[in-house]
Amino acid sequence: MSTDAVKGELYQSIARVAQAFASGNRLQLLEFLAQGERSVDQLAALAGMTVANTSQHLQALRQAGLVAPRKDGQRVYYSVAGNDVLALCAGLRRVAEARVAEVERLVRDFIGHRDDLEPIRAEELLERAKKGLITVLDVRPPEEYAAGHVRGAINVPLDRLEGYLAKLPRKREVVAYCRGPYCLMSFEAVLKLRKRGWKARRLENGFPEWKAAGLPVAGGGTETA
Amino acid sequence: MSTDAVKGELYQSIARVAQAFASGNRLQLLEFLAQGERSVDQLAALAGMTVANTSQHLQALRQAGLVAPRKDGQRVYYSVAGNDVLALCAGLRRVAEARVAEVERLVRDFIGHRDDLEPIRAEELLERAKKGLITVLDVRPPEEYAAGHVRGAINVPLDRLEGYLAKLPRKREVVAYCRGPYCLMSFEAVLKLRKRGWKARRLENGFPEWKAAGLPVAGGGTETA
DNA sequence: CTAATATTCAAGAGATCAATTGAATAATAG
DNA sequence: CTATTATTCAATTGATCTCTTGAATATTAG
Repeated sequence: MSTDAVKGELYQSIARVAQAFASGNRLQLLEFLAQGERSVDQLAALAGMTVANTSQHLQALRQAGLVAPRKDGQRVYYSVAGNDVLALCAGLRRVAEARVAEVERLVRDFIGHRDDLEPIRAEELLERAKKGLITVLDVRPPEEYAAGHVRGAINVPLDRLEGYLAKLPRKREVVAYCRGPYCLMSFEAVLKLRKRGWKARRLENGFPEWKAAGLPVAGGGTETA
Repeated sequence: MSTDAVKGELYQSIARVAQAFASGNRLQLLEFLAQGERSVDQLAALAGMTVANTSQHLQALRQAGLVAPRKDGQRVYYSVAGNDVLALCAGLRRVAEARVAEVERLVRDFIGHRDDLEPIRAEELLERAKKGLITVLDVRPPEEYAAGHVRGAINVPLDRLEGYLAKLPRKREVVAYCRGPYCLMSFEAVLKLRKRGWKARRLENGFPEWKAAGLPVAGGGTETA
């Protein structure tokens, strides 16, 4: 076969991976999976899709090597194939926000001005956490925390924040994070904390992006550097 | 509008960007553009496509914000919209190679064992170049070198390598790079140099990946850090 | 074994995409 | 102004994608 023909095939095969990302529904599924493994019907319920349709989309993601199934009893649990996939998701979102005016507008409509609550960058959080200057709160549901979280973070789901305040040191600054840049839970947490007098900020992104960047993670069976 | 509906629209808009990557032909066009701006008919000739088809694909890329046109006389020159786009291309390729067996096989068929010529990583090259330990050769055509190159690299197109050998210091190690991971020119250059007694290696990726990583670039009008 | 549950498979309608063809537009050369 | 060149537009055909529907398969509970 000619060199050009092989190259053409190669690009076409790569394009098939891009194709797997080219559906809003599949991107949503990936976002849910980024919090930890999920069964097909869990995902269907979360995404508001039929089970059959969800299954088909998962097949598409699986064929592109983006997710992997694990069978347990009569259930099949899917999970993201690796950190490279999460990183690619994050990159795609970044390009879309930077290059497509409509995406930028939708994001602004959805979460208002993202910078209002002084987001802190991952590296900065890591550094200040090491020095013991901040308390890191994971405001997601316990199952998601259990499946993996920022090392050193305390799980205080949003609906239990009120009750936790007594235990929360007043002197140290609090940083809250949640599922990702389009999740509003950390916004709410920060607002609540500030109203009660704490110095509080948000992590700029959520747990999946932290993990994708190779930063220290705990839980979910695997403890990483 | 409900929160879920906005989120759905948001993901759909992001998916449209992914869709722009989901064509072998468009990926090839992006690779050519990664070397510098090109007119529509240049691209059509390079990719072996009709002009009309090339134009249409470029429209698709433009609508996704991935490339930008510049009109000059009766010609329209397209270029990649930014480094984030190059980085996303590289990320897509990395995931495809790592996750899809067929891609891995095609790459192996195409360039043999990529590690045979001891590729050097970008960071390492930068460090050793700073210390003056290596000579960096850009073996691409002069136009592409002119449009942008690794800072400090000398342009010696493959077909002029023979004639340049007299000027090439024998003591210092040589590192050659070209268009990207699927370009064979740097392989040929290294083989030729080794045959003549030089210590020579390849940069693991090409110029676009170097630029995408934000490493120092010269030429193309803009000198960057 | 039978019933219930979770998932996948298969077929079909409607939408979207890719490549071709031929024409339309825009800029330049003579 | 006319001819030429580069690019885009528009219409068409065949292919691919998405979602729905209903059935098939596999696993567990009783």
